[in-house]
Amino acid sequence: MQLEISSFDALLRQGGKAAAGSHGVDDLVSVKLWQNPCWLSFRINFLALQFNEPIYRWIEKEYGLARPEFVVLYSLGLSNGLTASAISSSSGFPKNTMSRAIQKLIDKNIIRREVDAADLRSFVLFITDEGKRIVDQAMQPMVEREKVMLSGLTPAEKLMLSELLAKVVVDSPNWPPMINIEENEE
Amino acid sequence: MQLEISSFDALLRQGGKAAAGSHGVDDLVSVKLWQNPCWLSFRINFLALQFNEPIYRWIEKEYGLARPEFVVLYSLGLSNGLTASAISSSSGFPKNTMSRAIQKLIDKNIIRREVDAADLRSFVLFITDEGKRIVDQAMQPMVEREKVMLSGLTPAEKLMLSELLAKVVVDSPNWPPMINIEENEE
DNA sequence: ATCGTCAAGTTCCATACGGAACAAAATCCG
DNA sequence: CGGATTTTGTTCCGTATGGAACTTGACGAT
Repeated sequence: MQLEISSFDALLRQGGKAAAGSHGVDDLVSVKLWQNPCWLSFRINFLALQFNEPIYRWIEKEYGLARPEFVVLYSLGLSNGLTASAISSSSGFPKNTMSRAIQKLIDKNIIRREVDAADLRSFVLFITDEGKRIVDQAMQPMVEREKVMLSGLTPAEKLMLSELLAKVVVDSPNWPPMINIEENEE
Repeated sequence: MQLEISSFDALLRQGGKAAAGSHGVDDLVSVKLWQNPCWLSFRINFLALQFNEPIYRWIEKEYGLARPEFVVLYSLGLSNGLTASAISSSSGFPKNTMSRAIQKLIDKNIIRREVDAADLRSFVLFITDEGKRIVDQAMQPMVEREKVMLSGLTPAEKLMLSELLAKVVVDSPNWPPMINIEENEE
């Protein structure tokens, strides 16, 4: 049987339904999983929430750092010596939010900054020992949380998921910037 | 060659790196993609952002609906006759935010509500014709955006991604509720 | 019944957020 | 070089946000 476009779309969003009986998952979640034209965005957003909510709640409680602050810290943990705008653009937070977060982190002696000799407008940010200690500690529950979230997949499936997500991310610079659908814009 | 646990983790986050030369993707994004112990959360959050930001910006401009309002509307579009708390729990927005969103939608005649005869505390929400019209219209760019985001994958890969994400979501009720790592909580 | 507990929604309030305007420095270009 | 334009980071300010307290109704146990 040849699949038409529309039935392939239907197949897409039904992906894996057979394998997974609606085990305990909320009713509305079920609907949003299986009867949703936007299957990708729901699944992505749902999973992002399942990770972010507990993790950032815990970080706030444990270290008194709000999400934007921790994003800065985490970014510097991965790549020390970044600039504010680099962090802003890679994380999606607006730059004023980042600016405030950076100020707070400096006050708390978690990061420090130096003027960039090459560009007097911008500052280069460095993580302090205290900051390094915090990221290292916080990494544990984060990695653990991911492990839990993936525990339903086989190793091969995890690898496949990782590859597919990476492929989509890598392709993102090629996406058109969402032009207006409605062409009758006055 | 036998893989140890730690090298499998490394393999996981490197997933698909060989296939994808760092084509145009931002420097820091590259680092967060390939040198990140939390590969899952970054990729998920990044993709969620790539969908949400342009879509909700457009919806706000086009219909004057903020994100929580549209979440309510969209949920009712998928399954009419929901209750506020059902929407709240499936979307992750706190119930007071949903409450306000619902009020605004009622004022705008986009949804309407009836008291639930079975439970006098709760209201059952219904989408109006106007509301239906809006969701139907807004669906187009949303689906289109997903299509764009997936355009780098083959049909087989799309299907695989759909299945894997669904499988993880379906497994979510089994996850432990993120107990405190630090056991020395006084 | 009646008390205690729980669940649905609303309201209050301090705060974080993000758009817009801004200052300062870099860059572009004729 | 010197004026226009872009980029970096900060500040201002109205508004949305979400925690907590609250109201009302359901439910469970004795």
